[in-house]
Amino acid sequence: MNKPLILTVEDDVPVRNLITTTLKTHGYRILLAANGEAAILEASSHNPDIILLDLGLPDMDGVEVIKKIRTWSNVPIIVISARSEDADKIEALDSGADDYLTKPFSVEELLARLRVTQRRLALMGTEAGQQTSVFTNGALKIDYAAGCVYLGGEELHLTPIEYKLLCLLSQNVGKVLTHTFITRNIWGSSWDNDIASLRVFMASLRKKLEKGPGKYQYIQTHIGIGYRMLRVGNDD
Amino acid sequence: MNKPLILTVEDDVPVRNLITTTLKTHGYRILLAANGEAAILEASSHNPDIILLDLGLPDMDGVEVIKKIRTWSNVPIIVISARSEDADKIEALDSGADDYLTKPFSVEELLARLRVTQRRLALMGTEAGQQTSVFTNGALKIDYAAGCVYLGGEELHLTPIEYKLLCLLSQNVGKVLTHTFITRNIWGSSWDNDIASLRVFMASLRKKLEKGPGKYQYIQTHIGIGYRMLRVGNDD
DNA sequence: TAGGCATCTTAATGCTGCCTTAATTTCTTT
DNA sequence: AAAGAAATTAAGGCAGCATTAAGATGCCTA
Repeated sequence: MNKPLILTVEDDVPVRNLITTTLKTHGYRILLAANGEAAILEASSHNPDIILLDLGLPDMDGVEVIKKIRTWSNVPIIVISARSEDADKIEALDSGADDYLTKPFSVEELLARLRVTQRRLALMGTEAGQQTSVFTNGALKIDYAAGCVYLGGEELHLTPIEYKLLCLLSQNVGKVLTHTFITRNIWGSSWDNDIASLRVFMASLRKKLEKGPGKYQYIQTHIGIGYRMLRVGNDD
Repeated sequence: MNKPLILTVEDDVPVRNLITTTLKTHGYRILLAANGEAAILEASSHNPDIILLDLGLPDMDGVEVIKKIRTWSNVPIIVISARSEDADKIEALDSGADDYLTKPFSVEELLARLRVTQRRLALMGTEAGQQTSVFTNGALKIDYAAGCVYLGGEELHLTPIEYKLLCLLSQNVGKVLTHTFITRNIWGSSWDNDIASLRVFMASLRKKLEKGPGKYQYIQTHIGIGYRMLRVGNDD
């Protein structure tokens, strides 16, 4: 996950400043809202990762804000409130809040609770999203997550540079990639002119990937320009 | 979801009775454990939907129970504790707890927090954290709950780091794990560049796990990248 | 408190395999 | 047919790896 975006809903300026500076120094991005209406607007327009909501807002009941947001979003909502009675907590939690902190709260605890929420988001992401991140092209299969390459069921053993090269080509199927584009992506932007090495790696990659010398179905060479991976049929 | 199964870990009898009767009248099914060891055993054998954990256990630190369970499961853990200091909360939450209630707590609040957890479980789809606590791969068997490793019936004695290393690899079977990924997971993100140590531990782990030098069927090395555990056949 | 055991760390050695360069062959274009 | 571009092959150097051993640290026991 990138830097998580947190919507902070708080009208009390000192508390708000404390929260925002703390969160910023811990690598979060911040959105601000000082009342319920603004909170709903921000939440709907910017899709924050987590919402930090003070229940004591000037314009409307915080619980109403929760209910409103819950009509379209399951974003985690952590409530901060001055009221510590059970009835308040229960109402907020049952209305859709995920956690409830009572003022005065410790900044460290808030950070810990945020980490818990993030951890859970990460879990949901990997399981719900089921990011297979597998590339298939004819008999060729690349599992980016596992770092493995298969050709017709058999696993190919590629050296690091060969693997990078193949990834680069596969992620731009159909596009012609220039020599310098490839070398810069593999080596960094310093070398530039070492097309000779590139040719050697291309040869060894093709040796493992293609059927015979001269019969290239996956990687095509464009003279004077560079290379390109082709989409191939489903044959094996 | 059917009636949720809740593992209650509490050694204080009156509190335990209060909780169990309350939960039962609210439609939950209950598992009980009065100490850490029993808790781990129950958690690993019955796959509860939620765990209610009192940190003050007679036999071991509650945080250790959390860490142990987290080695194989993502089941929601709600902590109940008499200690209300920030440091305790943070330690528990960062160790893998999902929520933290301080005694004396209101039964109503506990029920509300349980409802929040259930709501979230329903969101995540069924059985989010359900993993077996025993990993098998060929002749290799790892019992995460017990912390034991077997190779063809024989128990292996692994040092803590060797064990962590093996767990990390086994939980990502088939994936290539980079050096830095491994070192960060084992030592934390501070060291980073100590690949030398990693190699030594890998050697000693292989010495215990693999047949002979050079004949590696479980752990494969990817030069310039890292290591990976392979799925092996059932033969031995 | 001191000694011993187990584990961790660091350093050193030999070795495998990857990268690079260069030279030769094949292909393409004019 | 000749020249340039690309493919291929081979060989030397070197980075990364496995393995061993010795020193450092911490923990348990007597």
